[in-house]
Amino acid sequence: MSPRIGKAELRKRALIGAALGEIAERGTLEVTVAQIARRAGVSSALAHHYFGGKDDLILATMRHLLAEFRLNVVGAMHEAEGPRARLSATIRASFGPEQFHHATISAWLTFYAWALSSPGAARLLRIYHRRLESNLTHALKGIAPAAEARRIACGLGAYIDGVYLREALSPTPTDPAAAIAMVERFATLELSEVTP
Amino acid sequence: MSPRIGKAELRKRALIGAALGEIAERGTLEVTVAQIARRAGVSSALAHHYFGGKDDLILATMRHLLAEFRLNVVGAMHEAEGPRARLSATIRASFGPEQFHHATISAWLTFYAWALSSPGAARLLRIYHRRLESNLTHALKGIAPAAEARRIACGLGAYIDGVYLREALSPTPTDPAAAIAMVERFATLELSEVTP
DNA sequence: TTGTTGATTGACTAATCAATCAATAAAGGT
DNA sequence: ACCTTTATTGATTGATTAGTCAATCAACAA
Repeated sequence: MSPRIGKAELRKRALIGAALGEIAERGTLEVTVAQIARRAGVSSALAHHYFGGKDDLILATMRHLLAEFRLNVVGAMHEAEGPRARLSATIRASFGPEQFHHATISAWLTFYAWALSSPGAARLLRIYHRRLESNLTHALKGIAPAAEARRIACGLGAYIDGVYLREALSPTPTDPAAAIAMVERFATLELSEVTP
Repeated sequence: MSPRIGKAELRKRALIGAALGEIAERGTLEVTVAQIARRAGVSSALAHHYFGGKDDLILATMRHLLAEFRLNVVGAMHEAEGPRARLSATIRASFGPEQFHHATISAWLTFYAWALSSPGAARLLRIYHRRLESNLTHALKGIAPAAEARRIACGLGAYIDGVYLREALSPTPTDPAAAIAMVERFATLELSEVTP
């Protein structure tokens, strides 16, 4: 039984994982290719061989996080019946254990900041924002008028980001359930006004 | 009439302003001391002379932003009568024109990210967080039970940060009034439940 | 076996940049 | 005028680091 995935794919995954680890651990994108490569157990030249440059490696790391998040969402969506449940599923997915732990949150924050100076990073984050907001809006349209749905989705998106931001800088880790409860409460309050 | 402020203070202010400008314009803390010094019209050696090192200069820039924000808050607080007005004043101050424009918001985001790796920056942000939350909680305690006040203040703080974060990455600038309306609505919704 | 392709590396390069320092200029007091 | 202190700079250094390249090494097909 030979490995189903090629050696190249294996190495790329290891490098992406190592990049994520270094970035989260050091809390900055100012990590050297050599550090990442060492953590992945290869030479820095190999990282360049597979990814071209440091920026490409970091972009690939962002894409990986994004894909993971997407998986989380579709998984949660699958078992959701009705618009309100789909709304809750989207919120719950945003705080899934895969995303909402310190290392990942730190990485997200560094990526957000990077987006200010990297068009590629900005593009990826815009895609993520659009997707999240689209999910929220779609679910909300089943409960509230379209205009209200869009407004509430915008607020929820900002709130989710805000909770992440606070968590990134908080010395004591927050329980994901508490974060979910905060956002759920906001959604319920907003909806109680538009669906009497 | 000789200048009331010494030459040293003048130069420091120029350097801090230049640092803020460079950081906001480039969207990153990876600006060179030489770039900052050139923008301030002095040599890079002088920046070191006055601030010691690059990190100290950037920390001073953060402190400057923080102090400006504080001024904004006390100013808005001064003309506020009663707890609900104080709550609104705090929110309004958070989105004052001095704070809520693109350059400043970009700088904030880079500082937030820096706090992940710089204890000094983390300390400053914690002070800012505590101050904001304390202001919010204090005002809210005049309207809601203490426990609820703390919970709502926590949510408001996160929401304000989230709105900032969205604005930092948004290609189109948001109207401060719209941001204030979003947060005000959040506060009103929360309060409508605890004060029947 | 042998040749081809891809994997992998150590060594090197070129660029960047924070920080230092010795030297000069300006200011201000006596 | 003289001396002390402070302001200011150009030149330099030492460290770091992304990216390159030619040289091995491993896999594997013919």
